[in-house]
Amino acid sequence: MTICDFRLAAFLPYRLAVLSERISRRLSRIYEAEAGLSMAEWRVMVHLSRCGAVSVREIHGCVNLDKPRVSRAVGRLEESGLVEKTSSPTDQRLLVISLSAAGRALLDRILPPAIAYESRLLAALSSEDRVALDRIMEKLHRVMDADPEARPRSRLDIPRDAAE
Amino acid sequence: MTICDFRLAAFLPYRLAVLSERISRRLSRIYEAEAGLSMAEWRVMVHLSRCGAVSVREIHGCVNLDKPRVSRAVGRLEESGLVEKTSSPTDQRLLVISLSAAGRALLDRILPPAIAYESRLLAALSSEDRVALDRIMEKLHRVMDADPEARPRSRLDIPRDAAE
DNA sequence: TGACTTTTGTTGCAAGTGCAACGATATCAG
DNA sequence: CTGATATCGTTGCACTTGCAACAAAAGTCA
Repeated sequence: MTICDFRLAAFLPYRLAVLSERISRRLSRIYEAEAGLSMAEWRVMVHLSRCGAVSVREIHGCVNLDKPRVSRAVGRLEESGLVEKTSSPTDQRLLVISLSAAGRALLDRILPPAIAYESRLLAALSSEDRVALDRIMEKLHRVMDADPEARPRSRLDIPRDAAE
Repeated sequence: MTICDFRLAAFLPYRLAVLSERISRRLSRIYEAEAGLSMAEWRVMVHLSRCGAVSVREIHGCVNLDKPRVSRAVGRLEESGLVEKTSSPTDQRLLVISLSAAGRALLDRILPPAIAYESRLLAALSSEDRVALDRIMEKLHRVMDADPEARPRSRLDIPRDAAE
């Protein structure tokens, strides 16, 4: 009967995990039920839509997925014809991955509802809330950045105006 | 070349997922490396420390884990001697689960560092930030609450002062 | 009482995950 | 040129997850 006053529901890591998972699962209904994509495949597709033809390594470093997960996601996407794999002419190790026409078409279909869902979330926040949320999330990331035991942040997830 | 200006790194669901996972993984070093607990087991133990002797169903409804996951977590915890399972005398279906002395001792050891890590995160925020974060998370949850396609919120995760 | 429904916890199974090891290619030192 | 080292993508494997099906116990209602 020592530590009984600790409330899991008030524990920040837990609360973040619950909220994040709730939102992610709801969002996945859009790209999973609609297009049969897993979260990893969704992230890869979205990344490709913006960053063009890139390697597995590049994707891995940008969307917070480990290498095997990216590799398998790309494999499945290629099987589905949504993505094309070419080996780089200058470096035989590298793979150049890009969206196919079908992949682009699919993304054109599922990106709008995904963005709409984000808007629905953002609409519940005031503009002050949105600014505060950005600031708070960045502050929390900074704590992790300073912690050598924490996994480093992906390159693209660091804001451009990352004033030290 | 249609939708190319969508930045995953600015997409709220993705940002929440990345931050949450980063924090969760760091936190898991405390209860995993130190005590061999998975996240599910950690949540079950913590819940038991506060809510005493409860059923699988009860845990399932409180800590955002599905029934099979709770069942298996409890099974492993029992094997490790951290938890005790008794069948209810009044209802043979029900299981009464409670921390063993060893479980309580273990929790006494790993709860302080976990709380300390949360404090480290909270210390990076101003008191205004903390208030804002509570408000923002609750607003986002409310959006999900209003969405029939979203998974409902666990009972304990709804603030007591949940003014409609 | 006796069939029907509901609830509780467990199990089966296919799919996904995380980590380490691997082969293949490229790079570099001597 | 050659051996050592590093990088890239894949694969193996043990483990976890999520969903649905399940048996057992309780509740329901004629």
